Amino acid sequence: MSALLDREELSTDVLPAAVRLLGCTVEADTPDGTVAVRLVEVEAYRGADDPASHSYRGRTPRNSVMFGPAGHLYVYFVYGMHFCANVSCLDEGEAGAVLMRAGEVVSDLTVARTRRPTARRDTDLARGPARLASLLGLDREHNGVDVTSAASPVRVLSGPPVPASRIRTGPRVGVAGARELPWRFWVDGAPEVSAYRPGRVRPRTR
DNA sequence: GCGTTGATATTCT
DNA sequence: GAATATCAACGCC
Repeated sequence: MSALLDREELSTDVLPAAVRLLGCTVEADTPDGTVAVRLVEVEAYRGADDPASHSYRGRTPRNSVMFGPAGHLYVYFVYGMHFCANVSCLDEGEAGAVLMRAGEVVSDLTVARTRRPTARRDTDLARGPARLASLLGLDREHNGVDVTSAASPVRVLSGPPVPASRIRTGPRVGVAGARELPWRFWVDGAPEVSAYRPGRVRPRTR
Protein backbone atom coordinates (compact mmCIF):
# COMPACT_ATOMS: atom_id res chain seq x y z
CA MET A 1 0.00 0.00 0.00
CA SER A 2 1.41 3.33 -0.95
CA ALA A 3 0.40 6.93 -0.61
CA LEU A 4 -0.48 9.34 -3.38
CA LEU A 5 2.48 11.07 -4.96
CA ASP A 6 2.95 14.68 -3.81
CA ARG A 7 2.43 17.35 -6.43
CA GLU A 8 5.71 18.95 -5.30
CA GLU A 9 7.63 15.92 -6.54
CA LEU A 10 6.43 16.79 -10.05
CA SER A 11 6.71 20.57 -9.99
CA THR A 12 10.48 20.17 -10.28
CA ASP A 13 12.09 20.10 -13.70
CA VAL A 14 11.01 17.32 -16.06
CA LEU A 15 14.11 15.12 -15.66
CA PRO A 16 13.90 14.59 -11.88
CA ALA A 17 10.15 14.23 -12.26
CA ALA A 18 10.63 11.49 -14.86
CA VAL A 19 13.06 9.63 -12.60
CA ARG A 20 10.67 10.02 -9.70
CA LEU A 21 7.80 8.52 -11.69
CA LEU A 22 9.76 5.33 -12.47
CA GLY A 23 8.59 2.65 -10.06
CA CYS A 24 5.46 4.59 -9.15
CA THR A 25 2.09 2.92 -9.62
CA VAL A 26 -0.66 4.32 -11.80
CA GLU A 27 -4.09 3.22 -10.68
CA ALA A 28 -7.10 3.74 -12.92
CA ASP A 29 -10.79 2.99 -12.53
CA THR A 30 -12.01 1.53 -15.81
CA PRO A 31 -15.46 0.27 -16.80
CA ASP A 32 -14.14 -3.25 -16.22
CA GLY A 33 -12.56 -2.63 -12.83
CA THR A 34 -9.45 -1.08 -11.36
CA VAL A 35 -6.10 -1.62 -13.06
CA ALA A 36 -2.76 -0.70 -11.50
CA VAL A 37 0.51 -0.47 -13.43
CA ARG A 38 4.03 0.06 -12.11
CA LEU A 39 5.88 2.40 -14.48
CA VAL A 40 9.11 1.02 -15.93
CA GLU A 41 9.62 3.39 -18.87
CA VAL A 42 8.98 7.13 -19.26
CA GLU A 43 10.11 10.06 -21.41
CA ALA A 44 10.49 13.72 -20.46
CA TYR A 45 9.24 16.56 -22.64
CA ARG A 46 9.68 20.25 -21.96
CA GLY A 47 8.65 23.49 -23.55
CA ALA A 48 10.36 26.11 -25.65
CA ASP A 49 13.82 24.49 -25.59
CA ASP A 50 12.63 21.02 -26.62
CA PRO A 51 11.91 20.73 -30.36
CA ALA A 52 10.37 17.27 -29.92
CA SER A 53 7.70 18.54 -27.55
CA HIS A 54 4.13 19.34 -28.48
CA SER A 55 4.57 22.54 -26.49
CA TYR A 56 7.61 23.70 -28.48
CA ARG A 57 5.56 26.11 -30.58
CA GLY A 58 3.47 27.53 -27.81
CA ARG A 59 0.16 26.87 -26.22
CA THR A 60 -2.69 25.32 -28.24
CA PRO A 61 -6.00 23.85 -27.10
CA ARG A 62 -4.49 20.37 -27.30
CA ASN A 63 -1.35 20.95 -25.25
CA SER A 64 -2.65 23.47 -22.73
CA VAL A 65 -2.44 20.98 -19.84
CA MET A 66 1.36 20.94 -20.30
CA PHE A 67 1.37 24.63 -19.44
CA GLY A 68 -0.81 24.19 -16.37
CA PRO A 69 0.17 23.08 -12.86
CA ALA A 70 2.00 19.80 -12.22
CA GLY A 71 0.29 16.50 -11.56
CA HIS A 72 -2.40 16.55 -14.21
CA LEU A 73 -2.95 14.14 -17.11
CA TYR A 74 -2.16 15.33 -20.62
CA VAL A 75 -3.88 12.83 -22.92
CA TYR A 76 -3.56 13.31 -26.65
CA PHE A 77 -4.74 11.49 -29.74
CA VAL A 78 -2.12 10.41 -32.29
CA TYR A 79 -2.02 8.76 -35.68
CA GLY A 80 -5.77 8.96 -35.95
CA MET A 81 -6.36 6.03 -33.63
CA HIS A 82 -4.29 5.95 -30.44
CA PHE A 83 -4.19 7.85 -27.18
CA CYS A 84 -1.03 8.55 -25.19
CA ALA A 85 -0.92 9.84 -21.62
CA ASN A 86 1.50 12.18 -19.86
CA VAL A 87 1.73 13.61 -16.36
CA SER A 88 2.28 17.36 -16.40
CA CYS A 89 5.31 18.83 -14.62
CA LEU A 90 6.54 22.28 -13.58
CA ASP A 91 4.29 25.04 -12.36
CA GLU A 92 1.58 27.02 -14.11
CA GLY A 93 3.00 28.86 -17.13
CA GLU A 94 5.97 26.53 -17.70
CA ALA A 95 5.39 23.68 -20.14
CA GLY A 96 6.53 20.18 -19.22
CA ALA A 97 5.28 16.61 -19.06
CA VAL A 98 6.42 13.02 -18.68
CA LEU A 99 5.10 10.48 -21.17
CA MET A 100 4.20 7.12 -19.60
CA ARG A 101 5.60 4.58 -22.06
CA ALA A 102 5.40 1.20 -20.38
CA GLY A 103 4.54 -0.55 -17.16
CA GLU A 104 4.10 -3.82 -15.35
CA VAL A 105 0.55 -4.80 -14.38
CA VAL A 106 0.41 -5.25 -10.60
CA SER A 107 -3.37 -5.64 -10.35
CA ASP A 108 -5.87 -6.76 -11.43
CA LEU A 109 -4.47 -9.13 -14.02
CA THR A 110 -7.87 -10.58 -14.88
CA VAL A 111 -9.32 -7.15 -15.56
CA ALA A 112 -6.22 -6.20 -17.56
CA ARG A 113 -6.53 -9.24 -19.80
CA THR A 114 -10.19 -8.46 -20.34
CA ARG A 115 -9.30 -4.96 -21.46
CA ARG A 116 -6.60 -6.07 -23.88
CA PRO A 117 -7.49 -9.62 -24.93
CA THR A 118 -5.15 -9.54 -27.91
CA ALA A 119 -2.00 -9.17 -25.80
CA ARG A 120 0.04 -12.29 -26.37
CA ARG A 121 1.93 -12.14 -23.08
CA ASP A 122 1.30 -10.34 -19.80
CA THR A 123 4.36 -8.21 -20.43
CA ASP A 124 2.71 -6.85 -23.60
CA LEU A 125 -0.33 -5.51 -21.77
CA ALA A 126 1.19 -2.07 -21.13
CA ARG A 127 4.27 -2.23 -23.40
CA GLY A 128 4.17 1.04 -25.34
CA PRO A 129 2.41 4.33 -24.64
CA ALA A 130 -0.77 3.69 -26.62
CA ARG A 131 -1.16 0.21 -25.17
CA LEU A 132 -0.69 1.57 -21.67
CA ALA A 133 -3.30 4.28 -22.25
CA SER A 134 -5.80 1.84 -23.69
CA LEU A 135 -5.23 -0.64 -20.86
CA LEU A 136 -6.00 2.07 -18.32
CA GLY A 137 -8.97 3.25 -20.37
CA LEU A 138 -7.51 6.73 -20.82
CA ASP A 139 -8.97 8.99 -23.50
CA ARG A 140 -9.97 12.60 -24.11
CA GLU A 141 -12.23 12.58 -21.06
CA HIS A 142 -9.22 12.15 -18.78
CA ASN A 143 -7.33 15.13 -20.13
CA GLY A 144 -6.63 17.42 -17.19
CA VAL A 145 -7.41 14.93 -14.42
CA ASP A 146 -5.46 15.54 -11.20
CA VAL A 147 -3.52 12.35 -10.49
CA THR A 148 -2.53 13.52 -7.00
CA SER A 149 -6.11 13.48 -5.74
CA ALA A 150 -7.70 10.42 -4.14
CA ALA A 151 -11.04 11.46 -5.64
CA SER A 152 -9.77 11.18 -9.24
CA PRO A 153 -10.46 8.19 -11.49
CA VAL A 154 -6.72 8.02 -12.24
CA ARG A 155 -4.11 8.29 -9.49
CA VAL A 156 -0.33 8.02 -9.10
CA LEU A 157 0.95 6.25 -5.99
CA SER A 158 4.54 6.79 -4.87
CA GLY A 159 7.42 4.31 -4.97
CA PRO A 160 8.95 1.83 -4.13
CA PRO A 161 11.93 3.88 -5.32
CA VAL A 162 14.03 2.45 -8.13
CA PRO A 163 17.76 2.37 -7.23
CA ALA A 164 19.73 4.77 -9.40
CA SER A 165 21.97 1.90 -10.49
CA ARG A 166 19.00 0.21 -12.16
CA ILE A 167 17.88 3.26 -14.15
CA ARG A 168 19.05 3.56 -17.75
CA THR A 169 18.70 6.52 -20.07
CA GLY A 170 18.77 7.03 -23.81
CA PRO A 171 17.25 8.92 -26.71
CA ARG A 172 13.50 9.17 -26.92
CA VAL A 173 11.53 6.83 -29.16
CA GLY A 174 10.17 8.01 -32.47
CA VAL A 175 11.26 11.61 -32.22
CA ALA A 176 12.90 13.18 -35.22
CA GLY A 177 14.39 16.26 -33.54
CA ALA A 178 16.56 16.65 -30.42
CA ARG A 179 17.86 13.11 -30.66
CA GLU A 180 20.90 14.11 -28.64
CA LEU A 181 18.80 14.55 -25.52
CA PRO A 182 18.80 11.31 -23.47
CA TRP A 183 15.42 12.04 -21.96
CA ARG A 184 14.07 8.50 -22.00
CA PHE A 185 14.35 6.61 -18.71
CA TRP A 186 13.69 2.96 -18.05
CA VAL A 187 14.29 0.27 -15.45
CA ASP A 188 17.17 -1.95 -16.54
CA GLY A 189 16.02 -5.41 -17.54
CA ALA A 190 12.28 -4.78 -17.35
CA PRO A 191 10.60 -6.95 -20.01
CA GLU A 192 7.85 -4.38 -20.53
CA VAL A 193 10.19 -1.77 -21.99
CA SER A 194 9.16 -0.93 -25.54
CA ALA A 195 11.52 -1.58 -28.40
CA TYR A 196 13.62 1.38 -29.42
CA ARG A 197 12.71 2.78 -32.79
CA PRO A 198 14.82 5.66 -34.04
CA GLY A 199 12.89 8.77 -34.95
CA ARG A 200 13.38 8.77 -38.66
CA VAL A 201 11.16 9.82 -41.43
CA ARG A 202 9.65 6.67 -42.78
CA PRO A 203 10.65 6.23 -46.41
CA ARG A 204 7.73 7.05 -48.63
CA THR A 205 6.28 4.04 -50.29
CA ARG A 206 4.39 5.20 -53.26
C1' DG B 1 11.96 -14.27 -35.70
C1' DC B 2 11.78 -9.66 -38.96
C1' DG B 3 10.30 -5.87 -42.23
C1' DT B 4 6.26 -3.62 -44.44
C1' DT B 5 1.84 -1.57 -44.39
C1' DG B 6 -2.67 0.42 -43.34
C1' DA B 7 -5.67 3.08 -40.28
C1' DT B 8 -6.48 8.27 -39.99
C1' DA B 9 -7.20 13.06 -35.94
C1' DT B 10 -4.92 17.00 -35.00
C1' DT B 11 -1.76 20.43 -35.88
C1' DC B 12 1.07 23.29 -38.52
C1' DT B 13 2.51 24.92 -43.19
C1' DG C 1 -0.87 18.81 -47.98
C1' DA C 2 2.40 16.65 -44.86
C1' DA C 3 4.10 15.10 -40.55
C1' DT C 4 3.36 12.79 -36.24
C1' DA C 5 5.76 11.15 -28.76
C1' DT C 6 1.82 4.24 -32.68
C1' DC C 7 -0.02 -0.50 -32.96
C1' DA C 8 -1.37 -4.78 -35.02
C1' DA C 9 -1.84 -7.65 -38.88
C1' DC C 10 0.29 -9.67 -42.47
C1' DG C 11 3.90 -11.83 -45.50
C1' DC C 12 8.14 -13.90 -45.47
C1' DC C 13 11.97 -16.17 -43.62
